[in-house]
Amino acid sequence: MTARTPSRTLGESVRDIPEATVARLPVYLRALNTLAEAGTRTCSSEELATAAGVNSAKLRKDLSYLGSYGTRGVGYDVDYLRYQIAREIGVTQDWPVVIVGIGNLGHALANYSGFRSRGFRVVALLDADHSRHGEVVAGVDVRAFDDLEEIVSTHGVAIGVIAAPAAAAQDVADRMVACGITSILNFAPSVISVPDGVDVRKVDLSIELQILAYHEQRKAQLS
Amino acid sequence: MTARTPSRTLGESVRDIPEATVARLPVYLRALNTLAEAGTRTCSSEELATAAGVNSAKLRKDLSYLGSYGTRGVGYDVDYLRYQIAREIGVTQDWPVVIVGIGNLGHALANYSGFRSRGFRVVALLDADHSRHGEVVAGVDVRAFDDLEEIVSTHGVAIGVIAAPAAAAQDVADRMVACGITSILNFAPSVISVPDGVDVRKVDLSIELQILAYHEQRKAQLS
DNA sequence: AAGAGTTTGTGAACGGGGGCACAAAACGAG
DNA sequence: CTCGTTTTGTGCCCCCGTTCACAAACTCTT
Repeated sequence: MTARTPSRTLGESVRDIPEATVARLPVYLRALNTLAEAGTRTCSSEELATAAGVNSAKLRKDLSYLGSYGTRGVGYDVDYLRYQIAREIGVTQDWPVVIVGIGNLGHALANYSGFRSRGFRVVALLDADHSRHGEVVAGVDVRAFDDLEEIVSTHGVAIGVIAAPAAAAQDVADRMVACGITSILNFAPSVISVPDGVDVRKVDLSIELQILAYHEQRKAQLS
Repeated sequence: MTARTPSRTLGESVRDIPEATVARLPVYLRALNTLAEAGTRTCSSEELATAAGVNSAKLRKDLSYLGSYGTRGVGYDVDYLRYQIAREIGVTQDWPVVIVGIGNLGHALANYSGFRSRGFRVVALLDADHSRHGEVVAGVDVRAFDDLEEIVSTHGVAIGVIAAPAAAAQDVADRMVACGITSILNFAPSVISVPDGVDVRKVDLSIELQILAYHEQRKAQLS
């Protein structure tokens, strides 16, 4: 669902992990965290797979892309594997993030505790609406959209979140890219285009519901 | 990403559309709406594909699963195609929806205009917190979680949205299923298990960011 | 030390989806 | 009516991802 594959230029010494696997690693990480909190020291691929809601063969193959971190006949060491996955997807570091658009969704995102606990730190909330500047939401300063460049360079921001209306999304994205942001999470219901080398992921709430509606309708037709 | 393929029992007279195509139909629909608003009466697969951010061959193949709604040498009639897609995914009907969990996310969802405009009507916001019952958020009554069954049967709700904390998610899902809900959109960061015949889709905000972080980290490693 | 029992890691087969490229169909000009 | 132009619908091939099934590796018991 990522807009483009990262334009690998040269070198290519880095092991590359299939996109589908990358998307599941965070799920495994969460399952491992839950197991660790419950005091589990070791787990089999079967247990972890169940906790993550996937097939155990798939889990093992996924993990095998990272290396051989399990022990045959025994299973995986929860803490060790947890660390390895976290390191691989980069959540051991600190990722400064800016959110643009302080509507209901922007609010919800700023307040979302799941970000902070995974190494994402919201450094600013930007909005075009001047009347809200200076406000503090969830401990984060609301700033002018024009401050984007300064904020990005000051904090070394690489990831931007678009929670603005669809009409503004492309503009916001262009500005982000111009400031040096190279990864964008887009919640606006519109297609945005970006140059090569910039990753875009899109989350569309109403599309998810429409997909459910399609299947729901089919279920109804069968009877 | 849907948890299970709908357990087709017998009959099977209904054309079945690949899952990947179903996920893109709402995107096409939105692009068509935009074109219609701009006064466009007809469009080629190339134009529509660009607007939707996909390859034109893929677009044509996707549309061909619905039937032959285009005219060779001319293109597609915007209004006609719009209606056909809307009918196929079921957004010409009215879909009553309940949202459970009235935190920041529940608020944002209740206020989201994109639902209403696509045939989804939020009939109730449920929360375990008694102090909030009777409140009205975005024109929707906040009710007790125990009212779920009554609300579902009164309004004929088939789709439920979970915006509750992870710890409560499985419980909420079980109750939903018990009340007859057969499609669930889960925003809680946890794996929920449901019986066959119930569709679950999952949206996890922090997972999307983690996937971006992985690619961001790799970009950094190349230099 | 050897055999029975577990569990990982992976080769191989399979299925779905993406994209190219072309035939079929419609339209317009002359 | 015929020819050239445009654009759809789709057959074909390829690649990615999923799953099965098994050999390799480790533990434990006797």
